Amino acid sequence: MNLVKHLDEKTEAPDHIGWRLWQASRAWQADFATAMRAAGHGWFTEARAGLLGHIARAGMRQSALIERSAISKQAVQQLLDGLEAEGIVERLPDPQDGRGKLVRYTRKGLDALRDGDRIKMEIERRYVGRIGEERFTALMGALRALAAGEAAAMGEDAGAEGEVVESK
Amino acid sequence: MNLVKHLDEKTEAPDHIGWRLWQASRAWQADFATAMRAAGHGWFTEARAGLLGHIARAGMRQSALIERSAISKQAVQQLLDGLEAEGIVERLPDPQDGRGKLVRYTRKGLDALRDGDRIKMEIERRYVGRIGEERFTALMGALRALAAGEAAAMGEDAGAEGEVVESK
DNA sequence: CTAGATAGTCAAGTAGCTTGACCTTACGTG
DNA sequence: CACGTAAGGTCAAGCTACTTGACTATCTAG
Repeated sequence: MNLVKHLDEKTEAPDHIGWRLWQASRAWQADFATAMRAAGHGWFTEARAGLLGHIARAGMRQSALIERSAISKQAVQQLLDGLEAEGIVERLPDPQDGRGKLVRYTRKGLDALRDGDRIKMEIERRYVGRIGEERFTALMGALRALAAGEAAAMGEDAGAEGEVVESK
Repeated sequence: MNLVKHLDEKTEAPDHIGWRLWQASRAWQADFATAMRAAGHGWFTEARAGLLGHIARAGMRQSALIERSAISKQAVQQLLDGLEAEGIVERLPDPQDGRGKLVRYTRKGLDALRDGDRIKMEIERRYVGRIGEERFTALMGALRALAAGEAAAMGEDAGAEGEVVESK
């Protein structure tokens, strides 16, 4: 309510790279989640989004999903339980392996993905409008370079147990 | 273990701004938390960091902290309980207001802040080394512009209840 | 054909929030 | 100056998103 007004206190606002990244990431996620819910996907949460980002459009083994998502298999399972209950994905026995299960999007899930893609593009357009095409491109470039550098640092790091590429 | 190796699967890696921001933010936080724990601050967690970022070096009213931190007063209280138990902050009655309490860093807390500042600078130096001074500056500039644009968009947004500047 | 690795499930516990109910203290108004 | 209401804080209970540990079923290598 009066939060903005109060910022004229000498506020020691943090301004380091970590805070800026966090702030921008939070803002993006809030935008995205809000738009998804507005688009009728009330089941959408951040944690679920994180998992969905790893599920290949064509479906995949649950074990492969666990490997990619960098959280415990039990956590993946619980999230999948929820998504299955919401009718976003379905789990089928893997014909190739009696132990395995295949995770696949339902019709409803694919619809949500489509909406998600649209919303991402809308947000991106808004960002470009806000800071300009050039700056936006520079931003993406710097973030990609940073990530690539991170991966490289990991790689050099003799015997570090490989870092999973976390996704959204 | 074999996670990196598996990435040669056709992986549909996401590459939109939201994902890049999230990834970079996560990486930074992991770096920071790891370094803090390595520096002997085992009590350090992300949530606590988020709150500490809002506590002025000189201490402040608990109610002011609640206002700035953009989470419920009960959540703030629980986090403070933890930080107090760890000896990072202390709570004193406010002499000006019988209802209020003052939150203040202890010696240990101030030491942790100092270490935190050092670590932030180290990470930043690493980032600059990774992508170059120029790109790093552009990154910071773009992130700041984005945040400023966000605030402005909020401001225009007739009567939107002011957005708190979340911190870390 | 059996030892052990792999795929998945079930159960219980933790961190970090939330909302709701409550008590105490301050303050503006009639 | 009393009193209704707002503000500051606490206590309790519940939820989400994880975690670790223990277990079952299936596959595969020797």
